Amino acid sequence: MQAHSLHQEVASQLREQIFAGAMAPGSFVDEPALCERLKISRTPLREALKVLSAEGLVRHEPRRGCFVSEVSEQDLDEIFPVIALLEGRCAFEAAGKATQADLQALALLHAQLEAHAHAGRISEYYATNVLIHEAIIGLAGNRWLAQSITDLRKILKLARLQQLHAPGRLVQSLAEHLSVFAALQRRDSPGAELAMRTHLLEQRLALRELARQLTTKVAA
Amino acid sequence: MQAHSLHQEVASQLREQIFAGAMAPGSFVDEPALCERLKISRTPLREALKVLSAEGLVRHEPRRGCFVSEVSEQDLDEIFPVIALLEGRCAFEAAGKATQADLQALALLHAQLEAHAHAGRISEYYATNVLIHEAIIGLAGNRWLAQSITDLRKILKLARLQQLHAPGRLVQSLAEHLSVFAALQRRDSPGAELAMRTHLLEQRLALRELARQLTTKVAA
DNA sequence: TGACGTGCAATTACATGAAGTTAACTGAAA
DNA sequence: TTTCAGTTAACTTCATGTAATTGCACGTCA
Repeated sequence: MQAHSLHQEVASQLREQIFAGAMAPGSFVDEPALCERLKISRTPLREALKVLSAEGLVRHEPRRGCFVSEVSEQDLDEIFPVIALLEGRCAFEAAGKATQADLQALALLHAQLEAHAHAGRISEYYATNVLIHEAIIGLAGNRWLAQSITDLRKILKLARLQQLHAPGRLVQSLAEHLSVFAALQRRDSPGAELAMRTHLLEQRLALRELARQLTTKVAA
Repeated sequence: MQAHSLHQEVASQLREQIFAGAMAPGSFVDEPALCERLKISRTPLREALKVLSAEGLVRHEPRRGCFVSEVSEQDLDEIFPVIALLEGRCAFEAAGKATQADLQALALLHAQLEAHAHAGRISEYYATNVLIHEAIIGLAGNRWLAQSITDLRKILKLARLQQLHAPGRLVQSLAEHLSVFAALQRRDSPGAELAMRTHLLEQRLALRELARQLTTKVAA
């Protein structure tokens, strides 16, 4: 027995491929070719594309086909403040709701984060970073708040292909994370909210700076 | 030439039917019967249901079928604070961005809102209320902020079937709206944000009170 | 009398076929 | 040489057929 049907499985695989960059943003989605590669028929593939379209990962032009969505700098300028707002709220709630065990688990994650930052392991740092954000979102205990964040983060994940991480950012990012965590431990809800907002808005600034450097390099 | 394809059209129709209460929350979606009624084949219907499933309006159980989503009191408790946060942010931005023409258009809408409230025209009041909210969201000029709100409001719209409006609420709601508008006119961003948040949280309280009265009535 | 197993019916899910539309390519004319 | 028109080919889209799974009901055995 399979817990979920084929089109859901296909949707997951397509998501992975899009996030991994196997399907470039803006590129056309060739249905017959994908059917061939995934060894499936057109129906489940089309149903999966409907799901991804509703998620915003692909855009659907009637009688034309599907295209992998592109994320502009303006989109990032709009998305980050919203995520900052939402995750800030999560931090606020988490500060009030976290148990001692929750805080200990978070402490462990932050120790790992610190180790990765000092060793310059960027991808491991990023992975732990994601775990911490997810943990705090979970602590807030609001299903719809989490859902909204997940939806927006999917778009961010799509944009992340186009950008590399700034190495110098790691130290600053770590400091911001520790600031959030300190507020959580103090049970300082407003402080945690503010720190989380700052963290995400700073992340946007760092990305924009990186984009600026890249474009000037290309122009030169 | 049709601007959008059949499954999109079907999705719209189903949305309307769900919002209108023609398909009760929790009820089973009979695919063959719907195909008969809408005079279409199963494929576009199934694709439309995938879209609605991604939107959260229907829930999909593999090998069982589709069911119209149910919205619990807990869901409302979770959704309203998030919408309050997001629309509060919209009000904040709108206070800074609105032109004189925008404010005049809003003034007209508020005059209509006031007239409907005093005349006790609940459905007209509700319609104008929606227009005002949409206008303020539009003034914020953030596509993703608007998208997040739209997604959440779809769920609210689904819940609204189960609840009637409290007549006494109109006067209070009107006062809150005027408070938001006054802050917008003063270009008071924090004030507008706070007023909008209050408005939405008060709306939740009113709904909960209504639900409490209904359940005690049923129990009696 | 209760519980478990088997068989049937209904429904979902996937594959394939047919049709319509769009886009691209080729040829001719200006 | 360029542009426009016509034709062709490919791709999306919708319909239908087929297979598989699930739930329910009835019968039988303990």
